[in-house]
Amino acid sequence: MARTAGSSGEKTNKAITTAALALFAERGYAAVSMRSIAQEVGIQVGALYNHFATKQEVFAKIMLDHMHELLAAWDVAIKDASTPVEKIETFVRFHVRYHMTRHNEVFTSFMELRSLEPDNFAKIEALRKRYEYDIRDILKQGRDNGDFQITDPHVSAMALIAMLTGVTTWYKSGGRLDMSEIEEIYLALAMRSICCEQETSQLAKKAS
Amino acid sequence: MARTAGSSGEKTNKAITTAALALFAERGYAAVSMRSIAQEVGIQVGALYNHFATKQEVFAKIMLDHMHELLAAWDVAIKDASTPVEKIETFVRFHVRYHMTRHNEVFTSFMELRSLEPDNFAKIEALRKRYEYDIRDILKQGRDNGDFQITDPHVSAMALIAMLTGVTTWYKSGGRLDMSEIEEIYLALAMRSICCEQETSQLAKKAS
DNA sequence: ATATTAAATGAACAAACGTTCATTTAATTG
DNA sequence: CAATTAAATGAACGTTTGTTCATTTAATAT
Repeated sequence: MARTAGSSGEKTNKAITTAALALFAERGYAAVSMRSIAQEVGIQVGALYNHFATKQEVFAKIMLDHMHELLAAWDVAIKDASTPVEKIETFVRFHVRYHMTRHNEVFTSFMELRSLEPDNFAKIEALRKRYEYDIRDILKQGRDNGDFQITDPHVSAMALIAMLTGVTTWYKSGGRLDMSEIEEIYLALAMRSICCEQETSQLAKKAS
Repeated sequence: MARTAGSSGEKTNKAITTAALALFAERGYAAVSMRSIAQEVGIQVGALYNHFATKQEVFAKIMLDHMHELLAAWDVAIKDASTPVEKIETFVRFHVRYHMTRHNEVFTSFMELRSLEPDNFAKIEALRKRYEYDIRDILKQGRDNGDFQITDPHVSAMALIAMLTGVTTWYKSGGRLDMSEIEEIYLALAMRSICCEQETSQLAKKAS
């Protein structure tokens, strides 16, 4: 056997998804051609098909990987939080920071969901819902034990997520505020919106 | 002179923008072909070019009309509010309701801004900024007179707008909640996030 | 009625699209 | 070194794209 899989193929594979993601984030799925991806990688169009069967497969791979990584990171972040207040603070910090750090992934998964074909859409949507339901459950817990004062956990969860996700529409590194400052501002807005301002610093206290 | 402009042209013109908007909202600008627009209107592709010079012109017209209508409606809505608290309550109600009512327009203008060519983008962006700055200014006023407790009016404005705009991602008429209920839920979240819960009902009191 | 012309048709255009494939290149194994 | 084969090339394919245009249709002003 000669030239076993992964000799240079893995590198190219990664280069393709990276280039494609950057282009999808910039222009949207439909506006990105396979030729433009190939050009960005520095290979010919045909070579793409040694690694992916279709353009949709490239896209689905990116989205699926992203969702799995997001959920894996989320599981790690949330595992030490116990009270609803701790949990929601953890969520806000995690979500804002993740969305600033992984700008291309989250922006694309937010804007280009509809470009997924039904099968792929269903997979991604299921993962996205799992995340949403986690947040909704935390809000429910907090409402039930009196920590949060919210009338509708469903709408509140959607509102909270949308508010934080919005950071992707304007954040650029090197701007007026650094990530920590932005995190704190969003945390204050989020905690107050669900009415538990006085308890915001609970985790901070615990840490100190 | 025979067959003066507007005999049937105005109707077709309107039918084109309506059909195009629905398709843009559903699939995104790049994924919509001129043929699919023509089919939706019930005419041949070529006939579109009696009304618009390019696909981009159809899109720009829709976006520009939308922004002008939004700003005009906003001017009317805000003119009677005087205090920052009244103003921000007016804003929240206006924004949420407008975004539920004009779903296609606002969803498209949010998701497809990048599909505008530079000149058109600049025009739309200028109008969008005017709206954003209005909100930011209200927050500044409220912070300066002690009504709101926010650390950063810029980020707060973006967060607020994103939170409310998010309603377009999940609202469907005929759902569990009607528009008034959703408006109230978002209002409570928004007012609390900037820390003026106790004054939320000021406008309501005034009205009664 | 007739002349005028806005607006529709239907066919055509070049360019760009996703995808395929025979061929060449070059890295690895024996 | 020779054999193997993953991965790249470069040209081609059938479609679809936005746009153009000569022609036809039909509503209106005279």
